[in-house]
Amino acid sequence: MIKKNKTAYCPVDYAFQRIGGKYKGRILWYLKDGIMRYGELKRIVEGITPKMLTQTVRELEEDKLIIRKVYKEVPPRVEYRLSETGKELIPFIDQMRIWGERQMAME
Amino acid sequence: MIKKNKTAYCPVDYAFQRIGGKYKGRILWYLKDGIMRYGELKRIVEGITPKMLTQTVRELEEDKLIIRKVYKEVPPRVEYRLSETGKELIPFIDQMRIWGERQMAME
DNA sequence: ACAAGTAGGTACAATTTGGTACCCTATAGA
DNA sequence: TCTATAGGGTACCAAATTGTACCTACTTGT
Repeated sequence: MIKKNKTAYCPVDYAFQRIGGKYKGRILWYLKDGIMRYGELKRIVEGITPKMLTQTVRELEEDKLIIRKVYKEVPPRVEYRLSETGKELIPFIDQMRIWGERQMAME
Repeated sequence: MIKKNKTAYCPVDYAFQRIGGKYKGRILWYLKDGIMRYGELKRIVEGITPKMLTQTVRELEEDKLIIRKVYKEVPPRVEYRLSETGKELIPFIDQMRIWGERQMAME
């Protein structure tokens, strides 16, 4: 991910810092329909390694875009869902998806 | 910039690959109102070095998000503007900006 | 004569990001 | 007993990205 500049003066910069990174957009997108467990995300986000998934969801949690809920069970269960702030991003990501689809079709 | 994966199966991924990177969002945003010259961009995109500006605009040009026009004059003159494809991204970036502003205000 | 404004280019170094391999706990099932 | 599954952690390494410093050519202004 792009290094967080705590004094980002530009809101465009600020926003891109929070959803930049190789997997963040996809993770947010896949969470749009509700709650997902760690293993589900790992299966659906193609190519992601456990390390990167953990790292990425932790960053999203720190930025308060998702909520991470740990159940103290064995075997462990951890659920992820969008926060209210995170949900606000979904329409934009949807626009990006539509744009991306059109571009991909044009190639 | 995130490495381009030519076989990006996911349109969300595809889109983020094209506007990821430390300065791309801001450059596109600053070009929304029309044509800008290299030097103008350098002044307005705070913190960017000449090398990164050149590199970034070339990548945006390759991805057909901006159009680069060189005038064979001395001193040199190079103008940048959004392509039609690039213009389509502006509403999205604008929403990101609004979201970013709100978040920044909440901190 | 010399600096500044143009729009860069290049080599190298530093930083950031991502990947590999291996480790953990505890339980259910064969 | 051995394996699989859950959701990770950690050390080390490789790759990608960004930054630093210095260079180019040509013209106008002082």
